[in-house]
Amino acid sequence: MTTPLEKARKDPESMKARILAVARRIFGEYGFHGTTTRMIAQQVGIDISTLHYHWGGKKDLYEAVVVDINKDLGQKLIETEKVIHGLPLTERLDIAIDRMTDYLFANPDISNMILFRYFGKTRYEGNTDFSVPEFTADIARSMGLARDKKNVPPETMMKVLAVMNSIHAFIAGENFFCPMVKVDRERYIALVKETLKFVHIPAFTLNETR
Amino acid sequence: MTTPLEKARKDPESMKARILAVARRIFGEYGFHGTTTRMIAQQVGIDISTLHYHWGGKKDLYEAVVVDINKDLGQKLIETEKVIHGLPLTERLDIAIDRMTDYLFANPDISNMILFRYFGKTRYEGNTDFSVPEFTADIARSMGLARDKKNVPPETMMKVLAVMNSIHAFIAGENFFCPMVKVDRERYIALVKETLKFVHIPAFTLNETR
DNA sequence: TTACCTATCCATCAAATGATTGAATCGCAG
DNA sequence: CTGCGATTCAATCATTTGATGGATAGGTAA
Repeated sequence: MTTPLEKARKDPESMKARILAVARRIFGEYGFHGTTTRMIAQQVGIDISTLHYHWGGKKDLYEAVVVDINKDLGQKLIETEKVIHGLPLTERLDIAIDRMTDYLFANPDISNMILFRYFGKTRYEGNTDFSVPEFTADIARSMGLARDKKNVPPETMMKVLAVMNSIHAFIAGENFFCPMVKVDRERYIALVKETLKFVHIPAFTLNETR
Repeated sequence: MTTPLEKARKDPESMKARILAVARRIFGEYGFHGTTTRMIAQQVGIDISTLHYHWGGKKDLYEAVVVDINKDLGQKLIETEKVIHGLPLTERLDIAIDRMTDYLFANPDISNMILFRYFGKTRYEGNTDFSVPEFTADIARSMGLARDKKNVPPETMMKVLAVMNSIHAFIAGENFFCPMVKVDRERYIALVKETLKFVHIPAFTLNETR
C-alpha cells in the first residue's frame, strides 16, 4: 500500500509532488500562519481548489510537509553515518559538518521548518512532530558519545543539540547573516563550515583526551 | 520629548505598558502572523479597540515590541561588558555566558523575537530591525577579538554569531528541548550553561594560544 | 456514442481578523 | 456640581482566508 505522500515522492512531476515542493519552501519561509493556501497555489500556478483536491486542508498539507522533511533528513543522517563510520572523532566531525552543511544549504526548507517547530507555536492542535529526539540520540551514538540510542545522558543530548542548532541557525539565517557579514553566498557557506569546525571540533576533541 | 514607547516603559502599570508586555510575550511565542490582536487584548483583559487606541495598528505594536526588546538587550549587553571588562578571556566568556543565559531565561521574549526575525519572513513590508549587527560587532570588541567595532572581519562576526545563536536557540527552544532531555527547568538551565561553556570556551581559548 | 472517472477552475460561502465609529464611563480641575 | 478631556467598550465594517459546490474538459472502457 502506498500513502499519498509516497506516491507524490515517487513522481516529482505529479501535481501532488509539485504542490508539496512549493509548500515546503513557503511554509519554511513564512511559517504556518504566515503562509496562505493562495500563496502556495499561486506559486504552483494552480487554483486553490486544486490544492484542496490533492491534499485536503491546509493543516493536512503542513503535516505532509513535516513528514516529508523528516524522511529526507533521516535518510541523509543515515547516509552520513555510513560514510563516517569507524573514522576517528575529529575526522568524523569534519566530514559530517561538511556534508550536512552542503545538504542543508541545498535544502534550506529543512532547517527552516525544524526551527519553526522548535521555537514557534501554532494556534491549532497539531501533533505530528519531527523525529528530532531520535535523530539526536542517533547522532550521539554515531559520534561515539553513547553506546546505544536508548538512555543517552542529558549532557550528551545537549552537546549534540548544540551542534545541530548551530548548523540550522546558519542555514536558516542566511538571508540575515549573509548581508550582515558582507560576503557573497559562496563565501558565506565556506565561512559557516569554517566557523562550525572552529567551534565544535576543539570542544569534542578536548573532551575525548581529558 | 518622550516617545510613546518611553512613556510606556516608565510606568509599567499603565495600560500602554501592560499591552506592550503581553504583546512581547505573544508575538514571541506565535510570531507576527500567528498572533492576533484579539489574542493580545484577551490576555490583557481589554477590548481590541482599546489596544488600537493606544498603539494604532498591529504593525505599529509589533514595531514597538522590536524597539523595546532592542533597548533591553542593548542595555544588558552594556551592563555585561562593564562587568567582564579587563578580565582574562576565559573568565570573560564564563561570566558573560552565565549572566546572559540567566537574563534571557528570565526574558525569553527576547530570544523568541530575535529568532523569528532571523529565520521567518513576514508578508508585510516591515523595516524596523534589531540592532544585531551592531550588537555583534560590540561583543566582538568586548571579547577582544577586534580593536574597534568598525571593520570586524567576517570570521570574527561568525564566531560571535555562533555563540549568540547557541544561547538564543536553547532559550527559545526550552519547551521543545526540556521534555526531550527529560529534566526539569532548573536542571535544564544549568545544562544550558554547562553545554555553552563546554562548546565555546575551548574554541576561543585554543584560538588565543595558537 | 455513452457512461464514467479524474483533474481542474470559477464562483461563492462562512469564519477569522484588522480596523473604525460612536456611545458610554471615569477622573478631575474649576 | 459642571464640564471636558482621556479612556474604554459594544457594535459594526471591510478584507482576508480556508474551504466547498458545481461546471467543464479530457481521457477511458464498454
